[in-house]
Parts: sequence; structure tokens; C-alpha cells
Amino acid sequence: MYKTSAAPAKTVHLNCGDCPIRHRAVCARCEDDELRRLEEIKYYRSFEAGQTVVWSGDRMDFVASVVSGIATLTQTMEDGRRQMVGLLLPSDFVGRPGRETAAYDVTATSDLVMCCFRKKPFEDVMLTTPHVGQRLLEMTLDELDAAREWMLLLGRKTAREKIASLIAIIARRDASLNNQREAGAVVVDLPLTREAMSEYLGLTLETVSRQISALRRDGIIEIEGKRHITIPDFDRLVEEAGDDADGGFLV
Amino acid sequence: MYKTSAAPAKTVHLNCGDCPIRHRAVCARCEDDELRRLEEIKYYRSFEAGQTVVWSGDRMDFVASVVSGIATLTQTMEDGRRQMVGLLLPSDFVGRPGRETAAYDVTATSDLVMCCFRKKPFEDVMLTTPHVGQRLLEMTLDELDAAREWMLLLGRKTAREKIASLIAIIARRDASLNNQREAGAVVVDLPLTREAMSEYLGLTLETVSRQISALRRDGIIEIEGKRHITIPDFDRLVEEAGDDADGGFLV
DNA sequence: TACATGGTTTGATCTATATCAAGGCTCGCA
DNA sequence: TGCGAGCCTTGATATAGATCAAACCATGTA
Repeated sequence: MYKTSAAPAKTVHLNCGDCPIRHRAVCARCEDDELRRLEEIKYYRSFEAGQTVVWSGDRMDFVASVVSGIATLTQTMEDGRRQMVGLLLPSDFVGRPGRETAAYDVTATSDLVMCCFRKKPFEDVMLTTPHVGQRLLEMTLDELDAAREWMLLLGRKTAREKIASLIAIIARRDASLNNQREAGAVVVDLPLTREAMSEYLGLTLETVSRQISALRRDGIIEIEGKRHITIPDFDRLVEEAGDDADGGFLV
Repeated sequence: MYKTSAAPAKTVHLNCGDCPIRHRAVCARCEDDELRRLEEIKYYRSFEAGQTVVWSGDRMDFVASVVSGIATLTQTMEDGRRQMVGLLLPSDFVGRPGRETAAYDVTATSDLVMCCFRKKPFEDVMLTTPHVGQRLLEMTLDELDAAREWMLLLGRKTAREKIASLIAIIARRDASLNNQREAGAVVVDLPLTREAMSEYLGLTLETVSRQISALRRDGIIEIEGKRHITIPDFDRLVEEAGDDADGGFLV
């Protein structure tokens, strides 16, 4: 049972031509007739910021791709400690063919629109159109790489490095979507609260706040309001992140 | 270039009937003629404990499955901090179709035999036999789940919980292979040095040692020598691990 | 206009784990 | 039989980040 009610589906991106599904997800290389089969089984759901899409352990009878907004996957321990294990930006994919129940809480962090496919028919499409499975394998391998990057961050980076890493990660994803820049500087709007950042990074929210302040004091970032960040020198930020230089370059 | 020399291939498991490949990896559901195609392109390599299989960034022109022994994937930061991001036990798979170079250091932690497939022909097999791709997708999704479990461990668990978790993880994998038990107690031989454990857990080796001693003092585990561990009450260990109860049960 | 709320910042203090340092055990080898 | 190399344990101390606590700020609302 879903513990949230689905908001009525908006009709944005109803044409798969605009839909991120086409760009990254399941039908990147599909022929038109394959696309048509996906068209037939897809539908949209939207959620308000803060709503839960599925609870861990609940039945999840669809797979989906994020159209707009942000969602997170998190794990919770019995005593309430929480760790984010997935951050879903537009074009990212959730759900596992062949699994009945959700393994993680899926939460809309902002207003969210997802393009869903009922699982059973989706699996049928996968069986008959190898492209879809191939694309899904590629995407899953990418996610696995990202998860391993994330493990390095969680296991070995300092709080300051963690924050710098997160800002760099979001800036890179953001840039590839929107390409917001101003006179060489990179501009990002953090799509996460301090608390969500702390769940991403395995820190407390106080530490997140302090380290953001520290990066600002040191001139690595500039902040307007709470969320709007300017990065005057992206390479400097990457240095602070402790990253092995070219771990996914910007621009 | 490989910085290690390959040991001459042993002829164990030359028949795919015995090979873990058949059990878990690429040909679980393959027809005989598909199996034959894999047979033709497979070869074995062995490594001594401590040898590096591939260095991160080096060319890697094969994918492989572990036949016997243990290998690890690790990431290293410029200043030498290391984080393990993959632990490969028999039947696990390494390598990414469609990628030229290794993303991580792959190291033999014990004497190791791998069943390798040259990448190009393997990719050809994948294109023509959907079973192989499907199986690989399943395995990759399993690995992604494991990585996310690991992220919770790295981000939120205490040192004691981390150690308990690792012992439980190894015991479960081990049990499914060997089923070593003595009068209800579970028996494991740790396949890792304290240092390797610390790289798995995001701790120092001193903390690993101290926490193992603490678990012994508290009667959660019994130790003979350095590596041989008896777990009198597995449920108690799982409690110490802070795991959400049934996260993959033993037996 | 006051006042409650949610997200955020900052300060003071505490503590789990890292760091530095020494010594122990085991095995192979001279 | 002694010695060195790896691996492991234990102790003393330092510190990064957690925890506890207070206050700030913007927004919505009574």
C-alpha cells in the first residue's frame, strides 16, 4: 500500500520526444515500434515536496524515470539513523525489474514528476526488446560506479571534503542539464535542505552548516540566501573535494 | 599494461559444469550452444596473494568471474587514503562491458583463480544471446543493492556495528558456499587481514583490532588464532550489527 | 502586529575514533 | 637457535565531528 496519495498526473512531457526516458533511460536506441510499446504502458505521477513515493518494504509495482524534480532513496535504521543511498535527478531511473517490494524509502525532495511503467508489462518489453535491457544494464553500471564514488566519500573523506564533493557533484549534474554559468563562475541552486545533505554525506546537519560556512569564509564558494551558490573557481572546489583530479570534469 | 605477471593458468574447473560461471554468473540460463560460445572465449588466470590484477586507469581487456580465492576493488586518494569498494568472493563478477580501462585497483587478497573472457568477444556474445545480458543485469542490480547496504554501514554505523556487520556478511556468504557449522554455532575464517578489513569499513586497523577484541570480551564471537571465528549466537551478532533484522538471513 | 514554524547558524562541550608508540606472536629462514 | 618480517594487539593522547543548546531569519497566519 502506498502511504501517500498520488497527485493527479500533469500532462507535461506527454510526448516521449521530450521525455528524459528518451534521452537517457530505457529507449535511447529503440526503434519506433519499440518506443510505441513503451508509450502504451507509460503514465505520469506527480508528488509534492516532502511526499513519500514508496516506503521501504511496500509493494512497488512500477519502475520509473524522473521527469522533473528531485527524489531520494534512503535507508533507515531501527533507532532512526538515516543514510541516503540514492539521489535521483531528472532522467534518473528507479525500480528493479523482478523485485516485488521497494528496498528503500523513495521520497520527493522537491515537487516531482515521474514517468512510470507498470512493472509486469515493462518486463515483457524487456524480454522481447534487447535494447531496453542493454540500456538498463548501462544505467545500472553507471549507478554502481556512482555508488562506489560515494562509498569513498563516506568512508574516507573529511567533512569539508564531503561538502565540497557534494557541491561539485550537483554542479556537474546541473551544468549538464542547464549550463548555468556567469563569467566563468559556476552557479548552482542546491536542491537539498541541510538535513538532506547531512543524510547524503553521513554527517549531522550542524556539521554540514559549519562546513558550508567555512567554505564561504575561505572564498571557495559564495552564498546568496540559503541555497544559491556561486563557485568562482571550480577547480579550487574540486581540490577541496580531494578528488583524484579528473573524476568527471565540468564543461 | 599489467603491472603484475599472470601466473600460469591452472586447469581446475576447466569444465564449465563445475565453474561458478555456470552457477551465478553469465550462463545460468544459457542453452548448450550459447555455453559453447562462452567456452570458446574463456581462459583462466591465477594470482598469488598480494598480487595486483589490474591498476586503476590501466587498460583492462577482459571481464572475469572469480573461481576461487578473494579479490578486492579499492579506490585510493592522492594522499594514500584507501577505501575498498568491492569484495569479490567465488562466483562474483568483475569488469564492465563497454569500458576500456579499469576504474579501481583490483587486488588478489588470497591466492586467486579467475575465469576470464576477452572483452570484445564477450560483448559479441552479449549482443547475440540476451540471456547473458539479462543475467549480467541481475548481478549488477544485486551488486548495487550490496553497495547501498555498504553505504549505510560507512555513513551511519559505529565501529562496533561495522565489525559485527562485516563478520555477518562474510559468514552469510561463506555459509552459502561451505555451510560450515558446529552444533548450531557458525564458524568463519576471515579471508581478510585487519588492514583489509579497515579498508572495507572506513576505519583504521587499530580500531578494527580493538573492536574485534571487544566483541570477543563480550562473548559475541570466539577467536582461535587471528582469523578463525566462532559465532555462538548468530542472531546476537546480527543485533550488534544494527541491521534491520532480516536483511538477508542465514540458513 | 504579534506569533508560530521550519530551516538554518553558531557556540560550548563531549566522545568515538584517529594517531602515535610500543610490544607480542608466528613463521620462514640463516 | 636466533633473527627479521608481517601481522596483530594494546596503551596514551589528540582531535574531528557529534551532541546539546540557543538564537536567527523568512514566511505564513491569527
